[in-house]
Order: sequence, then C-alpha cells, then structure tokens
Amino acid sequence: MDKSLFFQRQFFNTLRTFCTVVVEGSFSNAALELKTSQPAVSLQIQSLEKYLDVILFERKGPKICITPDGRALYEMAMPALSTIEALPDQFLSSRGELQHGDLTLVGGETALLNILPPYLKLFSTRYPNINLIIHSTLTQTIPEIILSNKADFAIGSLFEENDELLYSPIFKFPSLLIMPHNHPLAELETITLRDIAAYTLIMPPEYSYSWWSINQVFKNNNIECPSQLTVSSSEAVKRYVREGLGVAIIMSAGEINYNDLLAVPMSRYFPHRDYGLIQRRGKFLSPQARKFKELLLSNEIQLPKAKLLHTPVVPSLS
DNA sequence: TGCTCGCTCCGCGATGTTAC
DNA sequence: GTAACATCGCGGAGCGAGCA
Repeated sequence: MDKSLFFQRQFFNTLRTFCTVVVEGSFSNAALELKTSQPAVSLQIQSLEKYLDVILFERKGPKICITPDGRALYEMAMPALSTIEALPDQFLSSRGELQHGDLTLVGGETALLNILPPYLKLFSTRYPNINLIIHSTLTQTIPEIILSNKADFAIGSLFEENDELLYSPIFKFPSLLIMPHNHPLAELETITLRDIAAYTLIMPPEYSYSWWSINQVFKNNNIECPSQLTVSSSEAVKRYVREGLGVAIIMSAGEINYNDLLAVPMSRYFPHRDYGLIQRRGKFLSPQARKFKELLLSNEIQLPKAKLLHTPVVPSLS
C-alpha cells in the first residue's frame, strides 16, 4: 500500500472508524453510528491493521475484543481526532469569533431543572448564536453517553469511579429529612435511622442516585428498609410529603424549595450529594464547551441552598 | 484547454462463517 | 437459531493519462 496515499485519502476517516468501533464495541454498531455499512467498517479496520502491521481487534467468532495495541492506538488517536474536529471552532475562537457552533450537554432531570437554567440563560445572552442542545437522561446512563461522544460534557453525579471519565464536583447539597411540621418525628430531639424506619419513606425514582444511596445507608446500618412509596419525580416526593403520606430523605438539588416543610439535617447518616461536570478523560473541549465550563466554575451565579464544594477555579484557556 | 477513456478506490447488498 | 464479522461481486465516483 502506498503510505502517502493512505495518509492523504483515508487515514483520518479510518481512525475515526476505528475509534467509533472501540466506543461502540462492535463493527455493526459503529457502522450504524457512522451511517455506513458493516462491510465498510470491517474493510477499513483491516486496512488499518495491514498498514500498521498490528492486530487491533481479536475476532472471537461474532465477537470482537480490543487488543493492547488497539487500546494504545485508541489512547493516542482519540485526542488527536477531537483536536482536528474542533479545529474550525478553535480557529474562529482564536480570531475572537466564538459566535457559532453547537454546545451539547446532558444531565439528569434534577440537574437540568434546578442547576442549569441560570447558567444557560447567561450563556445564551453572551453567545446568542451558539446552538444549545440539552439532553435529559438517567444518571446511570451518563457515562455511556459521554464515552460515546454524544455530548460535550454532562452535569450530574457519578455512581462509581470510572478511569475513562473526569469528574469535577462543583456543587454540594446536604442530605435532609423532610416532613410536615406536625409529624411525630418533629417532636424528637434526635432522629435516628430506626426512628425513620418506623414511617413510610417517600422515595425518588427507582435506580436514581438518591434511591440507590438511601437504600444503601439502611443496608449498611443493618436496619430493615422502611416501607417505601416510590414516585417518578422529585417534585412528587415533596407533594406526597406535604399530603402526609410519609417522610423523605432529600439528597439532591431538586428540592431546594421546601419552606412549607420541616427539614432536618441528616448528614450523620446520609452522604451529601455533589453535582459536577463529567467529561471524557482526554477529550478536547470545543471553545464553546470550554466557555460554558468556565462559567460553571466561576462564582457569577449562586444557586439557592447550594453550597459551593470548593473555591471555583477559572481554567486558563491557553 | 477541454473531453474521453480506463484504472483504482470505496461502499453496498448478499451470502458465508463462526460462536453462543 | 441467532447475532455479528468476513468475503464476494457489483456499481458509482474520482483521478490521471492521452488525444483533438
């Protein structure tokens, strides 16, 4: 194969195909993602392997498995591809023309409703021609979305450590027990887990971060989880507590307005909830994404009831 | 300088192969 | 049997050489 020809015509596309296969974990899914056919993906990977004289994927029948060589290439290629793809916007930015392009964000419903709006409002005022694309998703699906490059970054919490993701916590919300003012628990000086377990617990959506954490705390303390009433949204949690159907543990930004309820700090048992910025490790952020990140980390906007986890640091753009 | 022809590359659908 | 990758054959597009 003529190497110079390979570089000129194919190398960029082939590398992009290769990285998509790594992210998708399948030739077929990569073909769908790239809007091409599976044979085309297969042939591109073969040509790349032939050119580099290495095996990038072990073929185990219908399954593929990335080799150490493939992993090493991916680690090198992905940042390079991101850089090249961001080049047009970066060029415009260098000329002081950060006025166009897309900014794609993803987050859980709570973050999108209670954290992002003031930041989006300020950002769209400053950069009115940048298209803001906001996707709502479940907290546990955020890593998959970010790793597949479907968004610039996410706003939310991470369930667990992930070597491929970079998490920068920004906001901290203390855990609270909320109940009506006339609830029997309001009479107690000190409220324990066992006291709470005697009442119905209004729970956030099943398998959400808060749902998972609350159950974990009862399990870790060897206390049988109280009877639960699980509702589909954080707004519904507050409504059900107001109606006297039970009490609730609040661990998120979603319940920052609870003046008509009694709120008791429960940080003795339940962890605080932090929200932050989640991005793929090594990803080259577009200029508009970096501007938005800079705004999030600044102290230009103060969320009600939110406590900054650390002194904001404005990253250098150089 | 512009047109034509033939070579090469690339992608597609169909089909084969393999592992579960 | 099913799902996913590999291979085959075909057609379209791009490019360069040759010619008027």
